[in-house]
Amino acid sequence: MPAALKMMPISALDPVETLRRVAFFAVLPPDELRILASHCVARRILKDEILVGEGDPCEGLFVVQSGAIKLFKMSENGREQILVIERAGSTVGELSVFDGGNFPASAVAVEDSTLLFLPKREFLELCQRNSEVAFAVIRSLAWRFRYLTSLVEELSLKEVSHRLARFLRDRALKLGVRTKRGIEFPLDETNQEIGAEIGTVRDLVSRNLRRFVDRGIIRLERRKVIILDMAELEAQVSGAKRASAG
Amino acid sequence: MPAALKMMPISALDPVETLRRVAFFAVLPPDELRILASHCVARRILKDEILVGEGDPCEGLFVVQSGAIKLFKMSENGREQILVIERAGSTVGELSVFDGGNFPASAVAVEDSTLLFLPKREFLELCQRNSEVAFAVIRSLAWRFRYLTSLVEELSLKEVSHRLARFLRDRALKLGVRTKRGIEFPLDETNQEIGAEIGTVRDLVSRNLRRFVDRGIIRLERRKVIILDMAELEAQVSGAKRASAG
DNA sequence: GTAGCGCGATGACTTAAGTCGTGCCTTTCG
DNA sequence: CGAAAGGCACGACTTAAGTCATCGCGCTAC
Repeated sequence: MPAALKMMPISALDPVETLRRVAFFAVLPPDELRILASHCVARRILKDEILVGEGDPCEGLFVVQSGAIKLFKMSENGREQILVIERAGSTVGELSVFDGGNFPASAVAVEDSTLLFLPKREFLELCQRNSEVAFAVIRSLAWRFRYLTSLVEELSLKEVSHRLARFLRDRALKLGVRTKRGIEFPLDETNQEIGAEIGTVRDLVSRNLRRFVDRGIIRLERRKVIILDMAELEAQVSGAKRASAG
Repeated sequence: MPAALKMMPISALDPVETLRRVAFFAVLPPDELRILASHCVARRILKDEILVGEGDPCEGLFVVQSGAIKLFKMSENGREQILVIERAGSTVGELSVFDGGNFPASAVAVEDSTLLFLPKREFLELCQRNSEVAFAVIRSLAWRFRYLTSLVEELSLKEVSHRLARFLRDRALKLGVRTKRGIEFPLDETNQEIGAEIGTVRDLVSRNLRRFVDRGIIRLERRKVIILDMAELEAQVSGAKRASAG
């Protein structure tokens, strides 16, 4: 798809508004936000374009204004593991800004996106001046930390089918709408992308989705999922690695 | 071993000295440290005793004074994944103190240990008062974050043998001494524990260690490892999941 | 229209990972 | 000293995970 042609009204991309949506800038008064915005550089990035590579030095913080940026690790074989996908209101790189290290993972746009770049210096200065912001940054790091912890738990202690069940449930909770047929939600990513998120390959995603269909847990349509038996899906989520097969 | 009987001189466990060893308290002047220490409660905990359970509410920060505390997740089947092992100078629980949530993992002593408990209120107050401390806390969170990220990478993209190789290399770098036979270091944990650290079961640790021995990469003695071919071990570390078998 | 391409589906196969049972060795303790 | 426990070794087996090749659909481009 010629993504570059999908123009959006510039007026909708007010930098100050974008910054206000970030958890740790939300506390700032309007004039502080304006000053902050004046230090930002807008950047547009197309789908599949690289924002930063793993190991790149970090010069500042990226704020996602629109679109979506995936952070991931990649093996030599080309297999990838997505750590997180950041959308509007989230940021990329604050970790490296603080500890002065390089980026621990690569970042690529999964949709056409717009970003604001805030240089290291300004961000750090703000955190030093305003302890409320510093605290909010810590809280946001804590959130990610919990997420990564549960990812480790899943990868180590759960099977592919359980991880896929969790993925579907999370989607259902976030995007699902109750209809007479069940809980419906769109599923736009390819099996490949789902695999990269839950830590496996596209084949296994396909096979396990089919297994769920066969067991009457879900139904698949064009690019849509309908959850028929949420209770059973939840049961799948909490499963663990073999032993005591039930 | 009747661990409780291994007494150590109380004088060696000066709270102020303990706090000074913590990265984010090191910057404080002696009198501040003394005040901080006066708010701390000492706690002794034996090997295999539980410090906190996953999901427990967090009332404050634990500073490890001596011994070692493992943070881990456990599956229903009893299989465990260690997230990190904290030793003297490290802390447990600062994440939960900041975001007000419960403990994301369980904590158990792997050796007889002594701790200082610093109530939530005092720690948060200090961070608010002293932005230098707050920054140091963020840096320390960043360090853990990078570690967790690489753990995810390993679990998702690498095989057991590569994870074990990495484990051995890290030990060699930290504890190894050059001798005429190679790089030697003690290996006190059981295969079970090693498995929990690198994300597998004891059988596979045993099998893969043997494979390294057969290939002349390492040698095993009583509770000791001798690395014979460090280059080959390093090569193993950077391997990825199958494909292009060489 | 149709040729090409990306993606999903699927069956057959390979292999790493994990399970199980047994036997041995070392350490601990009565 | 001898028994019991805990941990290691190892061979045989099972299974989830991953690989490979093929087919077919639906979209896009020319």
